[in-house]
Amino acid sequence: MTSIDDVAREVGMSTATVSRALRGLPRVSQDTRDRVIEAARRLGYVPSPHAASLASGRTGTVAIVVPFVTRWFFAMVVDGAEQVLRAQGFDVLLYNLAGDVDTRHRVLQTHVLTKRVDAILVLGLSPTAAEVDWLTGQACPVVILGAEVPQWPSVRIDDGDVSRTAMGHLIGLGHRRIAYVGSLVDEGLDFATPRARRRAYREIVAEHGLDDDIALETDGHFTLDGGCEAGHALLDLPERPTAVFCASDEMAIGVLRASRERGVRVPEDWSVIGIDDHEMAPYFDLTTMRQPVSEQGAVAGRHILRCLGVATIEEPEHVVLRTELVVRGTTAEAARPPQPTRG
Amino acid sequence: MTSIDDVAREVGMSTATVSRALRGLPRVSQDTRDRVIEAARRLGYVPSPHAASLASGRTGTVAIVVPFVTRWFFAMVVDGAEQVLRAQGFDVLLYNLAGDVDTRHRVLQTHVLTKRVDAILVLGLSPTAAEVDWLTGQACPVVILGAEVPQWPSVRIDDGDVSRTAMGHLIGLGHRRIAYVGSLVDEGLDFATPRARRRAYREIVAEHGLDDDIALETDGHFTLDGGCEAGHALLDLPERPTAVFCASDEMAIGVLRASRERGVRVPEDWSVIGIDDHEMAPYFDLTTMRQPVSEQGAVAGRHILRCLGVATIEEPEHVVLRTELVVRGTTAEAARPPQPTRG
DNA sequence: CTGAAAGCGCTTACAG
DNA sequence: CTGAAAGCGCTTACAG
Repeated sequence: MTSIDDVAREVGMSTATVSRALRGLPRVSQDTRDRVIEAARRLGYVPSPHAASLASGRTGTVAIVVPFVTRWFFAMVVDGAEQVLRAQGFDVLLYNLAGDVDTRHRVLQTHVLTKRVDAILVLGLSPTAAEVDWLTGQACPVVILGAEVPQWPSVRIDDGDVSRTAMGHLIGLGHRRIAYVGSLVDEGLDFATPRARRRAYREIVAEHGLDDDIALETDGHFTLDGGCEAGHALLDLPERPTAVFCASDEMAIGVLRASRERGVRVPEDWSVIGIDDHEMAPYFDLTTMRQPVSEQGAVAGRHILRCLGVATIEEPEHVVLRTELVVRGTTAEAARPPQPTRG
Repeated sequence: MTSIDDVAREVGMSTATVSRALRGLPRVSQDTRDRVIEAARRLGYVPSPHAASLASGRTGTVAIVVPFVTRWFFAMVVDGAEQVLRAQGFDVLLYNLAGDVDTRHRVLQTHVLTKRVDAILVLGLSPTAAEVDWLTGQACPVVILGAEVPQWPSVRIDDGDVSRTAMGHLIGLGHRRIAYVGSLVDEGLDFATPRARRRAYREIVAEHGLDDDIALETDGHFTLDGGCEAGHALLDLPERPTAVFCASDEMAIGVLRASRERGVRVPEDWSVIGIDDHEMAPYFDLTTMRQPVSEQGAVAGRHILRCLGVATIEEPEHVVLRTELVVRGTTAEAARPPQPTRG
C-alpha cells in the first residue's frame, strides 16, 4: 500500500505539503499541487481514512440506525438519507437492528458509535431519557426521524394529524364502528409511530362517540401477514366493523387479502384505509394517507450536514412534513344497517 | 474521551496489558484481567476503532455494494448478509449506488474501499475484467452475489435454469406466443441477472420454435411502473401474446395492473409469471419462480467470514441455490385460438 | 504474565 | 508557500 510518505518522497516535499495539496487546502503553490496530484495518481495513492480519522478526529462517516431495512418505508428513508450524505462525501455505516432489542441497546447505550462516526441518524425509534442524556453529552450529533426529542433535530409527520384525517374520512362516510390495525405490544424497541397512531385512534373514537370495543383494536405487527391475520380476527367478530383503519399500508394490504379470502367485498362490505402511500398502494387501489418518505430521509440527511457544519442549510430544528389523503377504491359509504325484512 | 492510557494509569499497568486484557487475549492473569475490565467499565472506556485499525491493519468492517437498497430483493439480501456479519462483530458500510454509474466506478475502481474495509460484498453487479484484476491484487477479499467470477467466492441462482423452468411451465400450458418483460438496456451498471435471463428466454424461444417477434421483448426496468408500461405496450400489439414471462415479480405485478386497466383477464386472456416469490406475490396470486433471497445474503456473509478466517465454514466457493416453481393463479392453459365463427 | 518501544498513516499547529 | 515535529490511540513483536 503506498502511503503519503511515498508520495512525499516522490515529489521531494514534506508529507504536510502533500496532505494539504491533496485535500485542496489553500497555501499551496499551483505548481506543487499539480506535481503532488500527478505523483499520487501515478503511484495509485489512496489516503487511509483511519489514519486521517485518528489525526483529525473526524471520521467522514455517519451511522444510520434502522429497526428493519427490509421494510419499504425504512429502505426508502435510508436511500434518501444516504444519497444526501454520499453527495457530501460521507460514508454510511448501517446498523440494522432487525427488530433485535439487544442490538438496540448495544448501539444506543454504549459509546461505540460515538467514537466511530461523526453523527448518528436514528430511524423510527424513540430514545429513552437516559439514552438522550447519554448521547447528548457525547458531542456526537444525533438526528431523529419519526419521533421528536427536544434536544435533537428531527423530522417526522404528525401522527395524530394523520390518524385524525384518516378517521375523519371514514367518519364522513358514515362509519361508526371502525377497527384499528396497528401494533399493540412494543417488544422493547420503543417505536414512536405505532404508539402515537393508536393513541390518536382512541381519542377520536372517544371524541366522536364511535363504537368503543376493545376487540376492535388488533395487532398487525406492521407486516403484510400480520395485517392479514388481524383482518381475519376482525371478520371473526360477532359484530363486524364497517371500516378498518390500518396504521400502515402493508397491514391494510393484509386486510384486503383477508377480505378476499373470506369473500368480503371492499368497499361494499367494509372500507379499508392505510397510511404511507406505499409503492404498492395504487396496485391495490388502496385509499391511504400519503406521507413523503424519501423526502424525510433527505431532510434527516440535511440535518446531519448542518450539525456537522458541512452545509449552511436553513431549516427548522424540528421539521414536520405534510401528509395528504389519497382517496382510491377501498373506502366508501357505510352500508345501511340491515333493515328488518319487512316494513 | 477516555483512552486506553487512562485505563492503564488507573490500574497501574501498561497499555499493552490493558489492550490484551480487554480483547480477551491469553497470557493475562485472571486478576489483572478482572481489574482492567472493571476499571474500563468504571471509566466508561470504549476503544477507538480507528486507532485499532491503524495499528492492526484490520478494520472490523465490511462494505456492501448494492445497486438499489429500495428494491425488495436487495433490501432482503442486505438484511441477510448484515445479520451474519453483525453476529461476528463486523460493521457494515453501505454503498448504495442508487443506480448511479459514477458511484459504481468510484467504489469499484479506486482503492477507496480496500483501505477502509476488510472485505467487500458486491450485489447484483458484474465486475469488469479490469475491476477484477484491480481488486484481486488488493488482498481485500471480494464476494459476489448474483453473478459469478472465477476468482471470487460467489452465491447466486442459475438464471438460465430459472428461465427454462418458467418458460417450460408456460409452454406446457400450450403457450406459443410468449412475451418477455425484463431490462433491455444496461445503463452502464453491468447487471448480470437481466442479461442472463433474457439470453435464456431467447434460447428457449429458438429451441422450441416459439413465436419469435422482437416486439415481444419489452423493457420493464425491473420496477412496478416499468412492468405496467411494458404490459400496456404488449396489449397494444396487433397480435397479443398469450403469456408473459417477467424477469421479476415486481414487473409481473405491473403487468397484472396493466391487464386490469385494460380489462384483460388473468389467466383467461393471458398468463403471467414472474421470478422471486416477492413477499407480495401471494397477495396477487402470482405464479412465480421462488428463489431464496435472505439466504443468498447469509451465504454471502459466510463467504466473507471464511475469507477473513473468522469462521471455519465448509461451503463451496461458488454456491448456486435452488429455485422452485410456485404455481398460483396467474397462469393457465392457453386459450384455443379463436375458431372461425361457423363450422 | 507484563512492559518498553516502535509504528500504523495521517493532520495540525507552529515556525519560518 | 513549505517543513519539522508532535500527536491521534491503539497493537505488536520483542524482551524479560
